[in-house]
Amino acid sequence: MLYKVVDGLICAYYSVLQDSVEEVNKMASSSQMLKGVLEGCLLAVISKGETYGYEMIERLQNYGLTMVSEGSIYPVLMRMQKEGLVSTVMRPSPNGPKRKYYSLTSEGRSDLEEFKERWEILSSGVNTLMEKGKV
Amino acid sequence: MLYKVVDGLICAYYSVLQDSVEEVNKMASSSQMLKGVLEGCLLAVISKGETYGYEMIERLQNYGLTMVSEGSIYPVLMRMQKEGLVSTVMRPSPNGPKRKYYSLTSEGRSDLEEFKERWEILSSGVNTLMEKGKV
DNA sequence: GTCCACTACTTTGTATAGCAAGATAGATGA
DNA sequence: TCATCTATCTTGCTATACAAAGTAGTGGAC
Repeated sequence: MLYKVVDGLICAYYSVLQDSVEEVNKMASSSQMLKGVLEGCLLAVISKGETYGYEMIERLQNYGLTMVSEGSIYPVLMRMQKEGLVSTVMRPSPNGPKRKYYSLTSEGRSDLEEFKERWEILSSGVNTLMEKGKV
Repeated sequence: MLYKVVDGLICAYYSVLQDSVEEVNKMASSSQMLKGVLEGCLLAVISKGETYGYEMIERLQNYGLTMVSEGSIYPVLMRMQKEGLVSTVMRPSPNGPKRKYYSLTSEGRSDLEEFKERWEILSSGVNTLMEKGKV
């Protein structure tokens, strides 16, 4: 019961201290890590050089992430664009319709760094969990 | 357009060949990996010895997975129980209400093994993606 | 010259995962 | 008896991942 109250106080604290909203988001996204791996991967791929969606799928599949498909990444890319993590340019393709090239904004780059840290924590945690259980 | 047809054929193929349903599920769960890390972690924790929910949270936090909370794991545990991955026993606690102890069924053990394989693929993929990007 | 196939992006609809918040309840000590 | 700790379950929301289908430009085959 007490910790509920403490939670409440913390919430109130955060909602008053506007500056801390970032902190809250960071915590939220940290627990969201279990889901949001795809976003981090896309940031990483784009960080290696301007690309477009259709190519990213191939790239990811080359990295062994074969489960990724168009229906997954395009919505994520649009969300990232809306959040200002990437900037886009349309350019004609030599063989097909126009391509939408993505590159990271500075905000996108710092987001990628944060993601790397969180990924490091998560993956090393899960790895030790799995290894020790080899029996 | 053609690949739509091919998709259709593959779907039909699978729906006819009942034995292949497992394959479909495996593929589905493989793409679900991005989400379902928590389930794998719980399976791993339980595999190390019978425990109860409240304790699992502490265990996971010891592994650095600090983002896990009660509201997250109890629904997952119940789902796993419903799917027959774990069996449960209620036993009194020395200091508090009864505890619900979980242990893996054989199905749960094989699910854990599958999860380990998929985790290996995912994490090594993401790791190389992140490492090469260190610039 | 009109199909077909390939490249490429977008939209829609759905299932469900993760989680905060709170309800419930046994045990214990002040 | 009241507060606190342990412990589980439930409710309700948000957003993720995804399949499926829609749109559209290009080029080759016939």
